[in-house]
Amino acid sequence: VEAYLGPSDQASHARFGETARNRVMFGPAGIAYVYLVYGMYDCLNVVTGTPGDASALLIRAVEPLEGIEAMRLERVLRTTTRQRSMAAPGRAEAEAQRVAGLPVARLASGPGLVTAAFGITTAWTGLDLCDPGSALRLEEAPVGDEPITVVAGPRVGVGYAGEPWVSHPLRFAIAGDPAVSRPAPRPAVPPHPSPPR
DNA sequence: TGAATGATGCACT
DNA sequence: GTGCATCATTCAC
Repeated sequence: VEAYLGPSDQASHARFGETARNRVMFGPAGIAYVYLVYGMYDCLNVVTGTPGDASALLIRAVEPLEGIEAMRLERVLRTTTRQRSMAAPGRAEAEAQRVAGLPVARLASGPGLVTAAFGITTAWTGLDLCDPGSALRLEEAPVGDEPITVVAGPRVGVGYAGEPWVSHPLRFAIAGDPAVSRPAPRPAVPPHPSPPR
């Protein structure tokens, strides 16, 4: 995940204040904020602050544990339906073959890949991720999960924001997780005493 | 292994 | 009109 710290954070969508796109960021925590970037990729965020704070977490990667084949299907579906170049003869079949050969850890190893693997679009903005009835939701880690070591580093692709926002270690990951794209963040936080929630 | 590049739509100024 | 909170491919080394 990457943390975005509200309107003062010059890397955050909230830096221009409340707009039609980022409105849910200024609301209560636990709500999904999904936006389109580079015209092609959806990015999933979780609003984390109290109303007015406009803080959020970008989900940069997910380690697939179940539903692996469903994720492969969604990955192919996303690319073949969204990219014009896929209309060329044979391109869709080639993409299906490529995705079928991907290691599990690569199925959702990027912000655009997370939303593709789960079939998430900007239409999901506003969804309550704390509602047990939501199709997409946050859940507590199962009792007995292995403790994790959290590592931190600079956020990716925020060079336009300037310092200190470029260098501040606001990107967090599970140490050694194969689903985390390089460059791997450095250790910064001691091992978690109990499974994270 | 890493740098450069094309694909693609829309929020924002 | 400009510039993205990206990804996969291509090409150099």
